[in-house]
Amino acid sequence: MTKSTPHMSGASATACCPPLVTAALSEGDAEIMAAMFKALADPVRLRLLSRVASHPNGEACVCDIADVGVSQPTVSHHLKKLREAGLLTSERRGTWVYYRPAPGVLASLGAFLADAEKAGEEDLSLAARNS
Amino acid sequence: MTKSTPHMSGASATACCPPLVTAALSEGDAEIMAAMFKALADPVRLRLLSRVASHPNGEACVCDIADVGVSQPTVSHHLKKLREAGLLTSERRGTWVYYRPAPGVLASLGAFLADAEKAGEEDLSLAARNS
DNA sequence: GGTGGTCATCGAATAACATCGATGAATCAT
DNA sequence: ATGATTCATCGATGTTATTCGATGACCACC
Repeated sequence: MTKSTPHMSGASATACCPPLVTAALSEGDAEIMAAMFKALADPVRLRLLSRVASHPNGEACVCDIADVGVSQPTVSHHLKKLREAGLLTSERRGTWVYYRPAPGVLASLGAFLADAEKAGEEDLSLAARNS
Repeated sequence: MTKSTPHMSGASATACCPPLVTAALSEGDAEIMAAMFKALADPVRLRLLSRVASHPNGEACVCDIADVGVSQPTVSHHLKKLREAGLLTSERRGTWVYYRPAPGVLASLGAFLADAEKAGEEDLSLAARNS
């Protein structure tokens, strides 16, 4: 509460704020997606994910991808983050632990970004009537 | 040096580590992309971006989207982050400042995630020879 | 010029994160 | 069993991020 954005409360805005938001993200969805993007928001994690995804057989053990310039506990920490975010799955086979991309998750995130881009282009084409 | 991953140095690994990484992310590219994902890694920023992208005419002034449950300085701070990451552009017109998605950036990020997903699927189809 | 409204910047407090060395758990070879 | 190897967990530390209130800059209008 506590009037966080009082300028939207009444009818003060003259030409600015029509209530025409088509499909904005809900607060709950935003937190879920932010958690996934947060897992991608680190160079080390991005390189680990890239190495797993581009590895033969679609999987890689930790020792295949651990050469990213940080210590081994740090690699394990980052892989755990990616696993907890639902982006990677892990499976132990004997001595080694194999990681692979979680099916569908990366594609969904990519589609969300592409849709956001597409929404802007649609609106631009509509704005052509203003030329 | 500093032997961060000594198990990759010589020929100690027996059946684990073939040098067959096809297309992994370089360190520099990883940092650039991580900076963009970091801008997306916040629920407030995600909702702000969503509202801008889904707004008519492909643009929105701050007062259109500022109702996300945080204070006005916080909204301004997050919009600055999105602008600095190259995801949004801003333009002042009279009293109001209008934000719109930077063309191409969201589509590129989405394509990157989709490609990562596709790489894993390709490798799975190759793994079919193992059945 | 003065006033009200929109947005950005500043400074500070709190929380979260990345990284490391040391250590533990699980597996395989000798 | 003993030792070596792979990976995860723990505890600590330094850095970074989020958020707010207060304030400043800019514009429009009377």
